[in-house]
Amino acid sequence: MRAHSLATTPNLKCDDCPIRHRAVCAKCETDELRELDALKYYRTVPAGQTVVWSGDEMDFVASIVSGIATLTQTMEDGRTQMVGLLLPSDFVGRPGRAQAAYDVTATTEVTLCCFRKRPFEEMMRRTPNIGQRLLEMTLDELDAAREWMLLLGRKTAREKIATLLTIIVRRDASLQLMGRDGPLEFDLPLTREAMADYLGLTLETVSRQVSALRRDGVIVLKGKRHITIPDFDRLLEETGDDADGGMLT
Amino acid sequence: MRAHSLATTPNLKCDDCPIRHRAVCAKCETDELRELDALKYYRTVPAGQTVVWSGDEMDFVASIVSGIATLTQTMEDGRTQMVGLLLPSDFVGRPGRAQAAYDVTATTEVTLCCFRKRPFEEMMRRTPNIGQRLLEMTLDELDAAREWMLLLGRKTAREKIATLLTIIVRRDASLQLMGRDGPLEFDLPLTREAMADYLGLTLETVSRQVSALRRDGVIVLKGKRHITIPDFDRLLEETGDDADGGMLT
DNA sequence: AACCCTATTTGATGCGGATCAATGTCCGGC
DNA sequence: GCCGGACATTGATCCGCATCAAATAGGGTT
Repeated sequence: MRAHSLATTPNLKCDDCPIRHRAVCAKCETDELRELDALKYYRTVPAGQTVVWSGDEMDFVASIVSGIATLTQTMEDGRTQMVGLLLPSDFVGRPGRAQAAYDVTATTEVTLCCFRKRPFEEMMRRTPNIGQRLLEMTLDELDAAREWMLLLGRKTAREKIATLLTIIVRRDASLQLMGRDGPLEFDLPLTREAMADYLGLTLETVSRQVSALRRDGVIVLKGKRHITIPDFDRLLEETGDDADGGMLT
Repeated sequence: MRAHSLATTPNLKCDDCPIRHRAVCAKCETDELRELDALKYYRTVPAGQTVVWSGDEMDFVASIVSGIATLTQTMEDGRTQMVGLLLPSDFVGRPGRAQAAYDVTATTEVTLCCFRKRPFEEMMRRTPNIGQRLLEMTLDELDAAREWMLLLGRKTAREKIATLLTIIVRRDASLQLMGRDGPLEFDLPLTREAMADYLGLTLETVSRQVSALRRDGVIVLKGKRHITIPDFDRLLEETGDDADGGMLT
């Protein structure tokens, strides 16, 4: 199970917390929540647009409510590497830092639940719970980053693609409901280019390997984006990971 | 400046805190420190030995006092990727998790300042400061992991080596004192194989690229491990990073 | 100083993924 | 239904790094 988010958790059952970001309190500490409520504001960013540029002043922290965003780093000569994939409930920004360290880009239309940084930091100081939650989330992200490093450093192109698919499946909330045995069906939230940036490959190689997995019956494609995975275990075999999945969260 | 460590910070000037791990309190909250004192114990691990295996029960968290340790992940077929490089003052282990997620190996002889997990977690709950510090450190690690991802995904072998050297220079406390203009001199704390594991390369490629940098006068080698960098800016040019260094901490 | 063990260097060759270059396909607008 | 443009596929070739295979150099021991 993924840890609860700081400010929004989709699918969280909590009848007393009609506002999504109330998910912050699994235990419903209502005073703190009222305070968070007062601070928050929403912001919607159209698909393809950059939310913040690396190096920009960033006077807020935020939680993804809906849509998908990415963190990317760019080298002088234009080479880019995605370093974070943000799905609903993920946290953006760093308390205690003024400037954004990465480009944040909306892959689909994204809605953010924002908190101005100063008041948020103040509140963090007064409410240890928030810091605790944030620590948990950050540790989860660090683990994900380290899995990602193994992928970037040591996996073949085919293994990279297979691994990315399992990551998407595992993190897509709408798929958590389906059992693992039947076929899984979903739309890829990323273009081939974004997949390439994620995986440290070129988009041509991504395309070729996706085609290869299709030829081999590991996945079924309908159109460019819609994917069916007839047998999840078969896909897992392609990742190079241990059979038990290695995913810790 | 690197954030202060949780439990040990070399070179920290604090006359009231003779015990290194007292560095936890930049502000010297002595009550908390007395409690930490009571919990801590030291453990020394000889060079080359594994501290914890991935998947093992891990009933402590710790702070590196001296020496160098690594976190590595291994795939079924034996491919390995280093995912963390732990220098003095770095934190090991994850509060709230029973099993180690990675192999922790002592590269040199390592001394750890350990805290049994249960009491430490309890204390964390009572002392928000500790959680705050831990959050800061974790965020720093996450940033480092993301730089590392760019390296693994997009840099050439030569750029990887140059980048590793700058990272070692920047993190080696004993080098922080020297100015950036004169030649820097130090011993590599890693074997060629460990460097390869860090960089997602083979040891042969590491060796070749080190030789190439030597041929080109970017570095000077005395023996196998001792390195002199006559011109740090020249080395920086080889990393592919922005001129300003990109390092945020 | 001779010896041994391991880390490292260097060489020869092959392959996986990058690069360059068309071609094909989907989708929205008119 | 036709068209335009972005996204995606496929093909041909090249190059950087991996792989396999010796040779060499340090560093510690006797």
